[in-house]
Amino acid sequence: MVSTRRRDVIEAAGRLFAERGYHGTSMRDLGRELGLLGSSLYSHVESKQDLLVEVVEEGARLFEESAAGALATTGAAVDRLRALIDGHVGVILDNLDVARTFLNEARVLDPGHRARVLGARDHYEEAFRSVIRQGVEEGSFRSDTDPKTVTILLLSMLNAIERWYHPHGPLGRGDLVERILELTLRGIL
Amino acid sequence: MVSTRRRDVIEAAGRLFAERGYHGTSMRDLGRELGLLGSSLYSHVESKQDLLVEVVEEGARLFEESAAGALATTGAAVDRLRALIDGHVGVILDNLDVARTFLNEARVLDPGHRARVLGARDHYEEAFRSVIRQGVEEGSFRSDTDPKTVTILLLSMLNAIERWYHPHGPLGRGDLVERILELTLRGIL
DNA sequence: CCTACCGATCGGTAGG
DNA sequence: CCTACCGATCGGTAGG
Repeated sequence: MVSTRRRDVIEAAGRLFAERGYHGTSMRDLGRELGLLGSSLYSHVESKQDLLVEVVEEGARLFEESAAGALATTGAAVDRLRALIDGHVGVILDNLDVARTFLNEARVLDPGHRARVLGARDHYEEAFRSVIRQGVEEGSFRSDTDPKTVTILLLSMLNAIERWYHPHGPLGRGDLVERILELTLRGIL
Repeated sequence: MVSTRRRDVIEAAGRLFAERGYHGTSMRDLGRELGLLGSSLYSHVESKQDLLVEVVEEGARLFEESAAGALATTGAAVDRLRALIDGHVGVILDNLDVARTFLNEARVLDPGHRARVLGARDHYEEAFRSVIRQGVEEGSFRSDTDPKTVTILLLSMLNAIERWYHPHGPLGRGDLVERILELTLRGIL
């Protein structure tokens, strides 16, 4: 059983790590966020690093689950690619702080945890590569498409959403998915 | 006249800020990098913030000059867009530390400098939007192209290069420009 | 969860 | 550019 209070601490940590970065957040900052002293946090967590591990691993899990769900669908590559994109956008928009910490602060992890996260990230990217390969084999995607490069470029667009998207802006969530899919599929020519 | 030593300090600061972030770099770390004590740095710079300002403003200047050069060309929108993309890739690959610090650490700037950098960034993006608008007006780009969204997505791909590109990897610099241009123009369908 | 700390490190300064 | 510092803040602990 994980206490509610511990969950609260991890959630607030994700918020501050996302906003100011790991090194820009002190345990006293985090305590203030929760209405207690920095030293009191050690009743709930072992260390500051421990908090980062919890947040980043949650991010890794969310993305992994999203990819697994999308890959479980059968159908044309375009539809499976849409499912992957839709899932990725969903994870970011529904878990903004966790996603931002996962994307920007994983490098601060100790070597062991960092290696694990990099492995998970590579496994996640493989989901995109495999669906793009499927499209090429089906003949629905251009035959000179390089799955590796396209995956990196597509994920570049998806991951950057964290940096500019405003939930109350002109672009709805569904629009966003369609714009990215359309640019990737048809281009602007 | 700016002393060579001051240039050295700023350059080393860019390297460490890019690698570990502003808050992850101490003045003593920076001194060690240059073979002197942290306190000795204050003969060359006023403060740690001052160093960040220098690096980020240099980044802003490099991008701005690149855009100005690309906009100075006349011709079809496709060619001008290629010039913009080529310039952006060039700035990142030739000034990796400065570009990374500009892209990731500008948020740490004091409000005044941060506002200036955000303004410069918006002006830079306007170069992309205007060329895309030109393409739509020419009829060479799809009429339902939204310059604003396409610019953000394109710059997402370009800015992320800093995160994954290896100069000695399989993808040459020219290849990289062509892949991004091709995906943006034609898509993979 | 607070009180009362700890040693280490932070950005920065005075004086040479 | 170093010596010798400064006060402030850091992550973390013992004991209640």
